Amino acid sequence: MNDSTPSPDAALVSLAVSTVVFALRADSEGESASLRLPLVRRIREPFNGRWALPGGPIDPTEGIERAAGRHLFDTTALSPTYLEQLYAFGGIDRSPSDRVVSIVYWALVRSEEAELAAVGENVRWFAADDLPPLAFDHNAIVEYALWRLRTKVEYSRIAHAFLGEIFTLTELRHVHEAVLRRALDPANFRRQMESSPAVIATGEHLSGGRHRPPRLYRYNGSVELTDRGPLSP
Amino acid sequence: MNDSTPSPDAALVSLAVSTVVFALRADSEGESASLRLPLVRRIREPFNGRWALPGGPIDPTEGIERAAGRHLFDTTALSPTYLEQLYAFGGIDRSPSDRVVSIVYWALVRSEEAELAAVGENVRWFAADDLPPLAFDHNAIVEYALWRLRTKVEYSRIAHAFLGEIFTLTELRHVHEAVLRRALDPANFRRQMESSPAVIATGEHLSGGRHRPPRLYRYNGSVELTDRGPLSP
DNA sequence: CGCTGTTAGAGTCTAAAAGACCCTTACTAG
DNA sequence: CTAGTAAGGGTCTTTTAGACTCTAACAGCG
Repeated sequence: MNDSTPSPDAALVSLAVSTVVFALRADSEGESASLRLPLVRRIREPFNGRWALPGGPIDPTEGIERAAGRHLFDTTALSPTYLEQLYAFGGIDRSPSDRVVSIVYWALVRSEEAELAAVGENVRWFAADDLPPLAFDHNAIVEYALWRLRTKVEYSRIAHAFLGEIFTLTELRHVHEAVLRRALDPANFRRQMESSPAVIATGEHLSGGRHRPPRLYRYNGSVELTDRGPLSP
Repeated sequence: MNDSTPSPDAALVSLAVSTVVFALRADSEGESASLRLPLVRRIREPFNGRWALPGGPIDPTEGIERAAGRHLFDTTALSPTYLEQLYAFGGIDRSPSDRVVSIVYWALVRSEEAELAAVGENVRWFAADDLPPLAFDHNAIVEYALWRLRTKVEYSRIAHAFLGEIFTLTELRHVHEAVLRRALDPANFRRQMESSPAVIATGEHLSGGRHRPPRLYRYNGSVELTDRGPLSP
């Protein structure tokens, strides 16, 4: 009747985690970057051979967020800079065979990090808005994760998770533009960022460029990232 | 390595649902309404005797949202007008005995509905911001649900879930005021609501009051409720 | 009947924010 | 030195939130 009432049927519902990982990667030859995500090819039924989100079962000795990170690292060698719970999917007909409840996370990785990701026969990157038919309900899950990313980038400071510690405002703007798929006015973007306490000018400049050297910024670690869930530090 | 990979350990992690239910109830004698929620007294270890959120295990034949609604109805006889997933809690030390992952929902019920709720020795209503120490991590869960409600009432149309089909703008404003715990300017509130497509004047007036008869409004069912999760209609 | 108290609801003014657009600055490449 | 280009400062307009004011429409009461 309440939490922690183990029932004999519990074993009939299996519990898994999956992660939607976004990275910003330059289109081949094209200038602008676009959102890409790594998928894993399934090597067993159901959906044998189809691409799916990285994930797997939860170990009884680890928290679910750790489980998501572990499966992600095991299959793709990625360790994201941002990881947040997305949703728990528990429809009865998600899987044609057994009953699976999936707790899905979404994550952001830096571009350099994404380069290092294991890629092979069974792991590949896909453009986030042009996916093949995936296993289970994973297409819908990616859609929802995309919606969350696009909504959240407008009011939260998550965009910096795509970048390194230090960045220019133009780089940050390019991240926003790639996520939102529209151009932003450089002057207004600058004004907004500088009025926010989340972004701090380091005082340094980036030298070596072809043009006027831009200021370098870093994120203010003491600014709370709203809505990281109830368990945030 | 992926979804639906049943492992022998799966049975060691049990899966449950719980629900944070909010209703708006008038304080005894006091004028203003306040947020209240029903809790259930635990009748077994761990936390025997403590109050906890209504919930229970997931039946393999039902979806998780249905499971939440079913447990809620079984213990409190409530059927909410609004039900949305809140978060999945899966820390390893949530329960001192076994390992439980809880998928928690939050719900809103109308005041009349709340009156009908089963109340007894083991089911009681508590003021949402003045709770006793609850079982498990349920205090933190309620805190998070309160935060979500207060955040969401500002940009979504969920407030009407506390009211009936037809309501006056003053009633709707009282709901917002109770949730946000601050007074709102009647004129500005009216302007905001009338500029939004979510609220529609019926043309009718509420007669029989002591003063100028207020207009009656209803919610526009065709307006999407944003962020009801990926599985919304 | 008209006065009064009270709530409904319209209107005004200001401050803050978002967006469109322009202009100056500072570098590199030739 | 000049041209090209991105950085970054500024202005103007539109939109929006909020504080505040004023009129409308009832019931109850003398």
